[in-house]
Parts: sequence; structure tokens; C-alpha cells
Amino acid sequence: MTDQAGTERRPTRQRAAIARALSASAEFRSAQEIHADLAGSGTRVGLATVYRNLQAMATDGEVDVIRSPDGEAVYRSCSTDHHHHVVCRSCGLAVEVTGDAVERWAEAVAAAHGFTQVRHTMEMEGLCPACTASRHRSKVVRRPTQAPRRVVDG
Amino acid sequence: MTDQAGTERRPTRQRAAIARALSASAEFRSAQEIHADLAGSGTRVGLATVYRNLQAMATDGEVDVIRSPDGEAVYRSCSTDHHHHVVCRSCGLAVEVTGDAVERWAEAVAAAHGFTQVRHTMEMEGLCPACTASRHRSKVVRRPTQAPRRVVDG
DNA sequence: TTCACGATGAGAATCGTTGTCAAATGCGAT
DNA sequence: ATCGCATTTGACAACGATTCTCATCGTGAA
Ligand SMILES: [Zn+2]
Ligand SMILES: [Zn+2]
Ligand SMILES: [Zn+2]
Ligand SMILES: [Zn+2]
Repeated sequence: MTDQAGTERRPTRQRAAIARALSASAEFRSAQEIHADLAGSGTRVGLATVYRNLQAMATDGEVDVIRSPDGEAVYRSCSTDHHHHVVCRSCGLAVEVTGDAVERWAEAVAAAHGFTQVRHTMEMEGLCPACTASRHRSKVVRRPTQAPRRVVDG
Repeated sequence: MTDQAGTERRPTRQRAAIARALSASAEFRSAQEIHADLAGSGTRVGLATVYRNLQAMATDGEVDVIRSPDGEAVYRSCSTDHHHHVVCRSCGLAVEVTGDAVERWAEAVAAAHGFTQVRHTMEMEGLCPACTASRHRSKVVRRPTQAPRRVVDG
């Protein structure tokens, strides 16, 4: 199915619930999490329906979608405050950062190519101060499982 | 517990083959593709081994890894030329772009937080000129389903 | 060479996501 | 309100990428 502008999407309680659940959080949430949230709040919505709607909203530009490091698709309400992360690839520490420079650049370069309604995602990864030090003294900590992503405001 | 001296990764023919296959291409390749390439060139390497090595190389910062739009992890040799894309979310047209501004910003902001060996990925999406026009006229214009992602140099 | 342990491979197990299709529902016309 | 019909939903099967298991192999060091 080609997504077109004139396409009429019928309003349903499920879609409304999903949209509400999404905007209730400022963080990126996966389809499964949204589904769980709804179930938890007593709203029964099929898992497939959650997937379908989130995807539709994403293609229509109503929500932002990125892939979490483990490959899951995660969605976030478009209106929430926009920022990026610098993640340590060794311990998972994440720092939130914002920057007008990139925002403007993205907008400008996209416009220069005639693109409209542009959105973007940017992720940075490296070694945090602590892990940088560790490696210097040849002490590498390799976790068996993925480290929990701790977020620290920048 | 947390010990070990510098990374003691033993050299094996499989690892060498994987590294070679990776640097042979300037594009991002998935684990499955690398595996197929090797098989095609007569080099038998277990799929799990390909996954394990690509992941290890990624965590060690030897290769770049991003997620393709459908969620597959794709790897690329670190040395290849760095650039970004502006993708049309309606027809899939992709334009390659480069920009010192972002590169410097990313480096600077990461350094400001004490991070080292920083790498980044950035993706922009919007509506290309053609699709922007289509949407303006309320007329529904038929467009090939799920257009292949054509790349155009910026 | 021998030993200890990391690395590999084949296949099973996970698990997020998509496909199927009958039943339920929104909407415009009657 | 009611009918007709296309869209949407939901339960569940099907998929496919990635991970896990574990017996066996290969490498580095003594
Ligand atoms: Zn760290
Ligand atoms: Zn931004
Ligand atoms: Zn387009
Ligand atoms: Zn860049």
C-alpha cells in the first residue's frame, strides 16, 4: 500500500489509546511496551494493531521512530523535546545533549535538496571518561550481557 | 572479575576472512550478506561465528555499525568515506550528503563530556520535492509500491 | 608436545515483527 | 435507524534475524 496524503484513516478507540499512551511518555517506547502499558491500564488492544498503528503514524510523520541498539523499533511523540545521546559503547552510560548547530544544519541541507517536513535522528558513541581510563591501563571490562543504558542529563 | 590485559583475541582464519570480506566493500553489509559472500568465495565460516566476530569488531571500534531501516544490523569498514543520507519517507529516494559542520559538532560535544573514540550516525528523512508536490494537490497520485531506495549523490 | 582455554559450528531456541483471515466497526447513503 | 461496504481489528500462525548451547577444534604458552 502506497501511503498517500488523501488517505482517510478512520478514528478508532484503539488508535486513540495508542496515541494517548505515546504522548504520555517523553521517552522512546517500543510497540511491545505501548501494548503492555495499554493492557496495564485496562485498555485491551491487539498487539498487531499496536504495530500497525505505530507504523502508520511514523510514515505519516506523526511520531519519530528510531532503532534501539538491539534492533527494536522505538517510537516517540513528535512534540516532545528533541535531543540526542552520546553513548559509551563499553559500559552503556548515556549523556543527553542538544545542539542548535546540528538542528540547523540538518534543516538547511535537507532544504537545499528540496526536501520538506524533515526530521532526523543522530546517535554518537564512544568511550566515556571512566572506560577510556580503564582501557589505558589495559583493564577491559567486558560485560556478558548488554549494559543497562544509564541516562545522565548533559 | 574485571581483569584482563589487553584484548586477547586469538587470530583465526575465520576472523581474518570476515575482516577481509568487510573491507572489500565500501558499503554497509549485514552479517548474513558477509556470510553469503564468504560461502560464495569458497570460505566456509559458521553463521554464528560471523555474528560473533562482527559484534566484537564493532564493540572494539574496528568497524562501524548501524541499523538498516528494517532493523538489520549492518557493518562497514571504519576507513571508508563518511557521509549521511536524506531519505524520502514516501518514495524512498535517498540523497547522500556530507557536512563538516556536523562532524565537528559531534566531535566537540562528545569531547566536552570526556568521551573518546567517538563515532556517530545521523539520518534525515522527509518528503522529496516530487512527493511534496504530490501531497499538495489533494489528488491521490498512484506511485509504485514500496519504491526501491535509489541513491543519488548530493 | 601438551595443556588450558578461547573459538568455532550445527542446530535449537528466542523474540520482535509481519501475514492471514474471519469478525467487528466507522461512514455515507437510504 | 438501517443497509452496504471498505477499513480495522484481533487471535494466532509464520518469518527471519540474532542468540544460545555444547561438543569439538585450534592457538599460545610452557
Ligand atoms: Zn563507559
Ligand atoms: Zn536533532
Ligand atoms: Zn519522494
Ligand atoms: Zn557524520
